[in-house]
Amino acid sequence: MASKTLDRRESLLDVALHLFAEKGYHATSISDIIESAGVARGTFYNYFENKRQIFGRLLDNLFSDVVSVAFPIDVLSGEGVPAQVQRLMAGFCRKLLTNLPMTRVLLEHAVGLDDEGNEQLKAFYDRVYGRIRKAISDGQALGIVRPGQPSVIATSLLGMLKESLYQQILGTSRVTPDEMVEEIFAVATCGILLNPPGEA
Amino acid sequence: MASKTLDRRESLLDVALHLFAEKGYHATSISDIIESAGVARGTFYNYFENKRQIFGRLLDNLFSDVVSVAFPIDVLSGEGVPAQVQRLMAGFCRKLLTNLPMTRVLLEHAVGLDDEGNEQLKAFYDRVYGRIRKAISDGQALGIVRPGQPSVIATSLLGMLKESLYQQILGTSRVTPDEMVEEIFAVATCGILLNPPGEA
Amino acid sequence: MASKTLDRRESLLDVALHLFAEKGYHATSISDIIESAGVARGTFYNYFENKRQIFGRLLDNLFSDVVSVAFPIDVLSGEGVPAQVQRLMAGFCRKLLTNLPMTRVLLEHAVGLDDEGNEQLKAFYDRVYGRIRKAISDGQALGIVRPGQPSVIATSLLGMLKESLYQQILGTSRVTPDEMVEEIFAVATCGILLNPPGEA
Amino acid sequence: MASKTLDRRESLLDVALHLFAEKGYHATSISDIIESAGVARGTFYNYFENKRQIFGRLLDNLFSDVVSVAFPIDVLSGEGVPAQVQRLMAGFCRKLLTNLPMTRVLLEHAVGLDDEGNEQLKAFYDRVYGRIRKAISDGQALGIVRPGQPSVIATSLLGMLKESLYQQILGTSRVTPDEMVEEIFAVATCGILLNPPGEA
DNA sequence: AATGAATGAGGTTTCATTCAT
DNA sequence: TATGAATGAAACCTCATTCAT
Repeated sequence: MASKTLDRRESLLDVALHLFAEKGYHATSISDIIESAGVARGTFYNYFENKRQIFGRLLDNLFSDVVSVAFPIDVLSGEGVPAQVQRLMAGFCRKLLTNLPMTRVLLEHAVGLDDEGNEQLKAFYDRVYGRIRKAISDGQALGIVRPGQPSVIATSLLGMLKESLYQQILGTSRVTPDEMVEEIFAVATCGILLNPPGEA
Repeated sequence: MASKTLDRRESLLDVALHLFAEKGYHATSISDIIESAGVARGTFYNYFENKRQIFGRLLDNLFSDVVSVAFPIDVLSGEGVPAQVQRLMAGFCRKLLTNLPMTRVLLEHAVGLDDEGNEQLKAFYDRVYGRIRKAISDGQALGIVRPGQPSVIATSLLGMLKESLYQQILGTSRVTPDEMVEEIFAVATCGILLNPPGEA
Repeated sequence: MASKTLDRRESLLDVALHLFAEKGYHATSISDIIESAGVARGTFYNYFENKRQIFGRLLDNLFSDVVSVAFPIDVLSGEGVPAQVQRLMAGFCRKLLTNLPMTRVLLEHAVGLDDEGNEQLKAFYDRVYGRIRKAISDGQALGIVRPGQPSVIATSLLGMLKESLYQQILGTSRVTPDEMVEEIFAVATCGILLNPPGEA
Repeated sequence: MASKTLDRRESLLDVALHLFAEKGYHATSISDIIESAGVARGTFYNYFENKRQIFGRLLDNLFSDVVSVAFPIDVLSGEGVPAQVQRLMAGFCRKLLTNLPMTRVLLEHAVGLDDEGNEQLKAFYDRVYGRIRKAISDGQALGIVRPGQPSVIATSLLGMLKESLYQQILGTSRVTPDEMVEEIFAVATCGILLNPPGEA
């Protein structure tokens, strides 16, 4: 019974994910959700207070899900820090490219939805950026990463990834995840110039 | 007389820009727009067919406006290609950071609005990416830019900028445009590693 | 429960009949309907897709209702065919004159409403005329009815009835249904001339 | 100049006739009319007070136009009264079948429009029926027409014609005007029975 | 007389949410 | 818990009419 209840909630969230991803928040009606879920109208309101709430909960789930692929960089590991970072980025990309509804909700439909949604996004990015900045600071301390404002470096890195994913959603770009990550990583590590102004 | 008419349309577009930026497309009603513009309901429909259309027109204007700050890179100029690129990026950032409503509409509210909006965005990004890719290819031919898929490099570059601007909108980051561009440019040109893997 | 639901739909149709009859299709607003029915706005749209649809459904009902008074002429009956026909005509007239809203909708407000309405009317009249023509053909075969195009004869017969009803609606004429039918029947059967050109 | 003004008014009435005939009163907008007439919006209101008025004026014109084909029956003429009546009916039918927009407005769109329109129609029919009733009374006095209520006989006669015309508009019937009139006249004069009950 | 931009009342329809069963 | 009929605020859009030029 408890599990049945759980199933209902999960089922509604799952259905909502796909609908929101496909049509966006506003174009998705409660009717769409309950029809897809095979549930009565009133039942929906037994599990969620309102339409906005199920979107919020869904977003929370997606955030957790994305963050869950992260792993701590181990400086002492034989793999090498850059390789670990590349593996991390590849993990995110694989996650998001194999779960496109998730990606569409995160990159398209959660953006600018309302103040509450912006807060949620901000909180999420704060967490993510906190980790990245920490990694960069550590890298700088270890002499691996060039000096510079960690926050801007972090934004640059994440921006590369997000934009690549977004262009894939828009259908502009068609690259395999691994190709994508490899190239991005190359730009991120070495930059785009053949002969950088240099420290000579 | 002609100018009065022009003013009405412009005035509606201007008012719409600010409202859409502030509240988003869906939360902005025709009533909001006509109240802010001090215009009767019917007048709105003399200038635009419906709410969706004014948003589309507005988007077109913003696209033109953004693109208008671009200038062609002159390889023969004494300024040097990288410096010109940095100037270009700075131009975009200044444009967008001094016109935040525009930025919010472009980065928040036009994203994932509907299929038509996505097409519009795609067309815009196709143009932008075309130019950037061309610049990168040229740079590679000139031996300035490292080899690599121009499209991914282009995406990375634009992604850095867009994400930086977006984080400023979210209020996560507070950096001056020039600082921002300088750091981004550093990452873009040299990468983030102190000692890149090298070309050995 | 089922009956309650049924009641709502019926109630809306009933209220709509009277309003449409009184004011016509265009002058009757949804607000008029729901106020008269004592129902919320949304409730209307639970039962009908839009204003045009309830009118269409109403028309269907009226058609069935009118047609339901028809009965097949029995040639072998002792009553005699002409008497049966007169009884049939009297049935229609009584139906329509004791249900004036129905008559007004059929003869005033469904006429020329739009293409869809014209199709509906045409289909109705096709059915009705089919029956009348059949009766006339049969009558001709039996040697009761004079030769002549059944379709024109049918039109003449129905036209007499319709115009009489319509003039009653307009308030031009005040005759009892039975008087009316008797006179019409006389004209229909014998014509208006005292000494017809004749078969002498 | 006076003639130009006249032309404008005529032109608007003419355009309105065709539009009202095609689409009906409500589906025809002032925009439709002024576009078709090639006239500015304000100009329309220089010639007519409002939309309802132009329809009323148009209706008046149509009434006059229809009535104008009537001619007085001459009892002393060598042609014979029945022949004259048939010629009268044929005149009406030809008029209406060669001017279908007129017919559609009269039979479809003026019907049940509003109270004012009904009054106008009633007044028109009162005039028409007055003449027909007079003719019938005269015919009865002359021993040509069978006894019976002139009003019902008149209604029957006009009903036959109107319904025939209406079915032609609906597209149900395809007969030439002369065929039509001949058959109707036959029914009207002799009735539909081969052996009328007789006066025994 | 001619113009056409401006008006705003009024209509239709949608859809998130409630609540009695 | 599950149901789904009922609700009504709120949105969009139309179009006859006005009036300053």
